[in-house]
Amino acid sequence: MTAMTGNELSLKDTLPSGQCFRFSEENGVWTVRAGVGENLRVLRVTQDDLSPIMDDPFWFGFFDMGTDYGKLREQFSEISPVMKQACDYAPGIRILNQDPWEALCSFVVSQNNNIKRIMGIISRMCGFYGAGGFPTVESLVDAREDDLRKLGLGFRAPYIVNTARAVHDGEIRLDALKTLPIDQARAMLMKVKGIGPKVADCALLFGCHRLDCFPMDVWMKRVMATFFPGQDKDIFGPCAGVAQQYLFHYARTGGYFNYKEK
DNA sequence: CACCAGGCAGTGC
DNA sequence: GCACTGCATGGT
Repeated sequence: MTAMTGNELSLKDTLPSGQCFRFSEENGVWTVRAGVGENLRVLRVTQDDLSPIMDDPFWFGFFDMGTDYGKLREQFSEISPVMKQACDYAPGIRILNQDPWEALCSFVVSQNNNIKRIMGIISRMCGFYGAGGFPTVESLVDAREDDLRKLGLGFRAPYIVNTARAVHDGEIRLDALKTLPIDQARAMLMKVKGIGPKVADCALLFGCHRLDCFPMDVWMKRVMATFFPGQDKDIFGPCAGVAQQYLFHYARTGGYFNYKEK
């Protein structure tokens, strides 16, 4: 028997795969920030020694180490040769367990935007509103649109305020998003002006661990049209969101659709 | 200059 | 229901 469990974690394939926006890497040392306001946590870790993750329940859960991704990849690989290729391309990808508010707010920022720029905007928001931690709901409820535009949010500025108010006023109940039937959870989010189906699915997948959500952004539209014409997310089963992440990363960085970003 | 980015709301049909 | 357009901003 080999030591390979099939349940590995690749930092370089997971962190820059467009699900989280507060990390950096220098000389092989990854720094990850997670959590809202006072709940900020900072991780420093290298691929050679993952004990800071494995020994800390918070980061263990954050990287979803309790789920067997090897088994999921086996199932996905049965679907089609391309799906298997996407799994083999970056097997160490995992779906992160982020804070629901951080994920929701981050993906409101993400719309019609690119990952590098999203990271810059969120970093500036954390500095301006969060003193380093991710801005709390309260700090954004009364945010001035003006200030948000100066941070680079553009037309998304009012959307952020709308979202913060909806959470503050109880129209969006973050705890309920984890357990509501998925259609109801999506509907609860999409009542807000500025949250559509794609942002809702990302918030639910990356912030509420709703693995059945299958966000359809420009990359996934290319993937489906090219590799799975005439089909939909149902072919990937109840954990379609995980398949989506393998495909997204494969499409973006695998060289099929002239990748340009950094 | 044009076109794009982990989209969405508004409008017209 | 679907197709089309404007939108802030920065990069190619």
